[in-house]
Amino acid sequence: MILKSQVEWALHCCAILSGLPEGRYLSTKALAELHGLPKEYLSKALQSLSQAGLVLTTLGPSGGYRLAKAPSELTFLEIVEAVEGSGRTFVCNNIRANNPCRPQGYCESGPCAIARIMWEADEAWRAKLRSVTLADLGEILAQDIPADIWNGTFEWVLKRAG
Amino acid sequence: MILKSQVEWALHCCAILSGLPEGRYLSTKALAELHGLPKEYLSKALQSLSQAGLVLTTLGPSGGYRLAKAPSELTFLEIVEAVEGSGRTFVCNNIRANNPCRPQGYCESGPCAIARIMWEADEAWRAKLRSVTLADLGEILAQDIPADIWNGTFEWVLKRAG
DNA sequence: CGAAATAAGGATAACACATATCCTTAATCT
DNA sequence: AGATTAAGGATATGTGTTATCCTTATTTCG
Ligand code: SF4
Ligand code: SF4
Repeated sequence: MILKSQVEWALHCCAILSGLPEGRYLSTKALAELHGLPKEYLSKALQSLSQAGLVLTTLGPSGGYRLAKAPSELTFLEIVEAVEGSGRTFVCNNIRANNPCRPQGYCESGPCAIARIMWEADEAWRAKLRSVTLADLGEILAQDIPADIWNGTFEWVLKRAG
Repeated sequence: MILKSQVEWALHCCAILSGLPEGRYLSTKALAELHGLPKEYLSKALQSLSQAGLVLTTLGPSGGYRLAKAPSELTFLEIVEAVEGSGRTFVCNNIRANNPCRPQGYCESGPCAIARIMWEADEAWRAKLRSVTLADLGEILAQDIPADIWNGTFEWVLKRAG
């Protein structure tokens, strides 16, 4: 059970976009080049973010993407679910219904304990991702990344932002 | 990102095995029939449990599986990881290494903030599954399931247990 | 001892999904 | 008008899950 690589791509792109000045846009081409990713396929991930309403777009030269909200209002969970979907990791195929011992026509009432416990684990995963915003990420990255690389990347981005 | 259906199968089988009297074994055939599952494929899930040391086996007629530990010592996490593997859901492809702005030969020190946050979410999921044992499940099931079905299934199992 | 039953595991096919590329369309900017 | 861009349809390609079949070694029982 592995997340799509598009999740990693989307998180990285959002991290870059969160450093973009108000009103500027960054194109798929620039984001793909910065991360060394196939432009056409990365485009699908960005389209997912767009459909989820997390980013705004403009067309034409100087077009591209920018965040639709403040970084402090954008959680990891929103980004992950935009790309990966919001379904549960444990799907119940109701195999208890095949039990030959149960009376004919007996109908189970709701999910059993196994499913409920697995879903609680899913919810713990979601809760953690919901608790971290892009602003939180930015603070940690600013401490982790050497200043010269951080500034160099920022310059590189601004030179290409429309 | 969806767990294998074998995870559901393994959990159901362990729930049944936890009700088995000391020293008795239940065969793949019986477990497959009870849950309405393909015997040969369910066998692969049981083999995973066996390889992980969670169940013990014997060969020959009256052979089959029983738990290797007390239900109170067997956690959901062990069962899930036996079947699904213990890898992380977020795999880092180190795409930051493709950043054209970083100096030549610059070597990142360890995983970045994005990966660490995603892995913390994984750990929250694991922590929840680690906190629930088969004994806990048994208590909840005993309350959820009508007594006649519970007893009928138990009889059915004992009739087939070696 | 011989026959039946069982776990273990190798080989292989069918299927679903992730990954990747290509192309068209409509909108926007210069 | 021409260049650039997001959006999205169509279509391969690869990978992992699901499923079946068959062989082997071991155990039980008549
Ligand atoms: S997990 Fe629970 S609800 Fe799902 S099939 Fe098993 S018994 Fe039914
Ligand atoms: S998640 Fe972090 S460690 Fe992984 S590729 Fe992205 S920057 Fe690198």
